[in-house]
Amino acid sequence: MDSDRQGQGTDGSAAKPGGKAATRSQASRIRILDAALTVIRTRGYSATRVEDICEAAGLTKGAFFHHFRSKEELAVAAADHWATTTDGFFARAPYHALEDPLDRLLGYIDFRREILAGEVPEFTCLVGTMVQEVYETVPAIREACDRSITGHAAELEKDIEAARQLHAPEATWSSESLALHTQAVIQGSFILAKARMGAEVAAQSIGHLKTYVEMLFGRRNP
Amino acid sequence: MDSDRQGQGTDGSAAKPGGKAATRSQASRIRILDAALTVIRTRGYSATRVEDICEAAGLTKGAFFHHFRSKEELAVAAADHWATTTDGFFARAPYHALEDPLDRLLGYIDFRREILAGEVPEFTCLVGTMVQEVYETVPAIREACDRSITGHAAELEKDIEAARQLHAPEATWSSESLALHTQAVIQGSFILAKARMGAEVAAQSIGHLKTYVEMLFGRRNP
DNA sequence: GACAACATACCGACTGGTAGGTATGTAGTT
DNA sequence: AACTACATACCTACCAGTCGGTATGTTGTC
Repeated sequence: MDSDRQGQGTDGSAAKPGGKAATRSQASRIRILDAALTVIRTRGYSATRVEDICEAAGLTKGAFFHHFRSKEELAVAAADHWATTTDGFFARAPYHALEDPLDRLLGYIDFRREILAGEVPEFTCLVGTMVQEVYETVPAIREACDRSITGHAAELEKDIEAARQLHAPEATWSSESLALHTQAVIQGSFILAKARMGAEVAAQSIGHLKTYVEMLFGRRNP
Repeated sequence: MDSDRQGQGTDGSAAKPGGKAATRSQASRIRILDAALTVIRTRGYSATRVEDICEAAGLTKGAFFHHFRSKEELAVAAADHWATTTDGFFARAPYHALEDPLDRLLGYIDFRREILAGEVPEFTCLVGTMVQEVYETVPAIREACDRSITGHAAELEKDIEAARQLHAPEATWSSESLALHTQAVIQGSFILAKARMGAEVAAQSIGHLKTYVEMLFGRRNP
C-alpha cells in the first residue's frame, strides 16, 4: 500500500531489459537517498533542508520533487533504503560465514565494534536518529524506522535462537529480547559517541555487550 | 562566564532580602524550562517552536526572550536544568539509602526500570534526544548534553567503584566504562521504546543490563 | 506616606529571511 | 508527438527574533 517505489523507481513497467533511461533515473533516485543518509545523520531530520540533500546529491529541487512527493516521503524511503543497504552490508560481512551460530553472534558484535571508524556521522544510525525526532509527530517515519530496527533485530534473532538451542537450552531469556537488547546497546552507544564526539565510548559499551553475551553462553566467567 | 542567570535571575544586585519580583521572575523562568523539557522530549529540538514552549508555559514570546537570548541559549539552560532536576530526583530515590554499594547499583537499575511508566515522552531523556540532533551543528548544546550525561554517569561510577573494590577486586573492567555502559543501555532502550511506542522493550533491555551487572559481581550464574 | 525616578517582567504586533512545495521550461529518448 | 528526467523561477506559510508599549514593583528623598 505505501511501499511502491521500492525496487524499480517511479516507472510502473517492470522487467525492461537494458532500460537505459530507467536505469539513469534510478541512479538519481539513489543518489538522493544516499545523500539523505549522509546529511540527515549529520544534521538530524528536522534541521536538514531538502536543498541540503539536493546539493549533496548534485541535483536540484526539481529532481528531488520529481522522485519524492514530500520531505516526509523521502524520509520513509530513506529509512527503507537504509534497511536494505545495511542488511546487505551485514549479510556480506565475513563473520556470516562461520558455522556455529554463537560464533556468528559474537562475530556480529565484534564486527559492530570494528566498524566504528571515521567521523561520528559515518558510523551512526539513520533510523535511530530519525525516530528520536519524529516518533510522536510523523507516524509514517516512525513506522519505517521501526521496520528497519525490528527487521535487523529479527535477522540477528535467528542466530541467537540457534545458538541458544545449541549452547544454552536451559536459558531463561528469550532470543527476541536479547536481539533487541543488542540493538539498544548499539543505539545507546551512538548517543554517547555523539555527546563525546568520539567512537571510543561506543566501542567500550559494545565490549560490555560482548562480555555479557559470552557470559550468557558460558564462554566466560566473571 | 556563561553561567550567570543561574541562582538569582537577571538582576545584578545580590542579597536582596525578600525580593518578591525576583522570585516571581525565577518562577516564570522555571515554567519556561519545564515546558521546554516536555515539548522538546515530545517533538524534538529542531521541530519545536519557541511559541510551542511559550504556550505550554502559559507565557508569551516577550517573556521568553526576556529570559533567554535565543532558542539555543534556552536549550543549553534546559539541559542544565534537566541535569539538576534529575540528579535531585535520583538522589532522593529510596535505593540510595542502601548500605552496600552493589545494592545501590542494582537498586538504581531496578529504579530505572520501574520509572518507565506513562507515555513515552514522559520517561525518555531530554539530553539524549537533543544531542542526537545537534551534536554536529550546535557545539554549546552538545557540550551541555555531554555534561548532563557524563555527570550522571560519574555519580553512578562512585557506587560502581565502591562495589568493585568490595565485591570484585579482580575485575578487569573499569568502573567508568561500566557506568557509561549503563547509560548507553538506558539511552538505547529509549530509542527502541520510541520506535515501538511502548516501554516494554526498554524494560526488557534494562532487565538484561541488570543480569549483566549481577553476573559481573558473581551474584548470578548463567 | 507621598511622590518622583527608575528597573524589571511581560505582552503582542510586526518583520525578514527561510524553506517546503509548485509551475513552467527544455533537452533527450522512444 | 508524447513522455521522462531534470532545471529554474517563483510562491507562500511559517517562525526566530525585534520593538514599542504597559504594568508592577523598588529605591530614594522629602
